[in-house]
Amino acid sequence: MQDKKKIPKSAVSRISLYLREVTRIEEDGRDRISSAELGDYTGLTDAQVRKDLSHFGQFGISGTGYDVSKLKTAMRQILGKDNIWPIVLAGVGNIGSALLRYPGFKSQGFFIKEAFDSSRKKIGRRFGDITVKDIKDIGDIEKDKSIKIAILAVSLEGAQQVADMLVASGVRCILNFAPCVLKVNNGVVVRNIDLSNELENFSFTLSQPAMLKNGTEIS
Amino acid sequence: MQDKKKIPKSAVSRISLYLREVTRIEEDGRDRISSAELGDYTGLTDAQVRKDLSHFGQFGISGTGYDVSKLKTAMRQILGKDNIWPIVLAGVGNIGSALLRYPGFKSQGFFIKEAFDSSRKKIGRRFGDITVKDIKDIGDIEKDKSIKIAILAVSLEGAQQVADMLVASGVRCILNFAPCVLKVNNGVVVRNIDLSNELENFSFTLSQPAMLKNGTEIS
DNA sequence: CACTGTGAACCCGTTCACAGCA
DNA sequence: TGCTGTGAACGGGTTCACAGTG
Repeated sequence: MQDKKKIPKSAVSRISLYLREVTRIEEDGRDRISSAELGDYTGLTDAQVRKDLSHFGQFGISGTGYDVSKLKTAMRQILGKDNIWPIVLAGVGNIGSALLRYPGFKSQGFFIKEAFDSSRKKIGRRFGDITVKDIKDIGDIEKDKSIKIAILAVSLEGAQQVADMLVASGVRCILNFAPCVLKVNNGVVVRNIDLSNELENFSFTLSQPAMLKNGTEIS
Repeated sequence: MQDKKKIPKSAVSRISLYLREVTRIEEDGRDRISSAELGDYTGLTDAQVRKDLSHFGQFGISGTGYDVSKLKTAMRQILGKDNIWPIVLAGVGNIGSALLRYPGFKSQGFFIKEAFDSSRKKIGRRFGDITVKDIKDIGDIEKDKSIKIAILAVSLEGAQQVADMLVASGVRCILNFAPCVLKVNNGVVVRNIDLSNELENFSFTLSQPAMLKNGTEIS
């Protein structure tokens, strides 16, 4: 199953969830887990779990379930978590600086390697072992071929322009916190984190009782 | 079309995008816009725009397009943006405090009315006009019936327990930054913002060339 | 016997295409 | 004529159900 058929992007997102649980399960010393149990932990059905995994290969043992450590290894490999992924951060405001201080991703194989801002006040400031540089020099990252991922946390006004610079410098994936739709070349992947948008989904739900069908949702 | 048929949740999310653009368009002094142009701004097709709007009513004029101010009014009403939505924040760490300082939502009709943390260091600290309270007292928000939305920015360990307290206190919608799947009663809506998950989607894309089909995606 | 892997059925959001209206 | 509103067709992700296997 490894090839040919395209994989739903939502399946990839769920693999992250499974990996998280499987990692925890392994730390608990367990060595086997069924699709049903993994489904319980992630709020999904057993069939969904099996179907998702089946896109990538056959990891289970009939009548027994999955070998925890084998499954973990496989999923880490699928998600590229055996590499370390350097990230460039553009924008060191409220959110940007929270991310710089956030210990969460380092443990997950991601780390912010460069940070840029346009404000005189921010440039030169240090966070741990990285120093904020002038956003005008963001093109310098082109020299560092390992940087393929950017976090864009600049203001709305600068977002598109900075995105263009990032893409021109070799960035392939952008996590965008600015409240706008970025226009990027084909082949560049953008994921948006739009807090107002999220909250507006809530205010809709609260304002329009029972217009929407399902309650909980993933990511 | 106002009733009976269920509305795709993704359509609601897109209404946010449309509203943003329409608001901008109005500020530019324009008074009409077509579905095609709105589609350009949001990276969607004209048909998608029309279909989304059609779920909520008929706002357009055949042969002419949409009246900008009427459309804006309608979409604001749909999303409940004529109300002001108080929010409770649980967890004033890196992300929580960034959100407390973030001016973005106030302008969007959302504001953090209460903030809680478990750390001695944080309790009592002031951010603007709100004071961080002890998370043990989070049940106090039950008295404030207007609080229906929570932002959960506590550590993984505390997340489920705090979520339970929030729900018990009347919260109906939770924006969850903790990297876990919350178990909540039916009727409570959770949206997850999981940064590691987002980045893992990138590392997958970069590791597994061409296994996924589409490039850019919304929210 | 329990649980996986998977074709087939189902469901639902998106896209199409065109009738209808200003 | 130009653009909306929408039923119908389409596509693809999810669910079902069961054959297959350790």
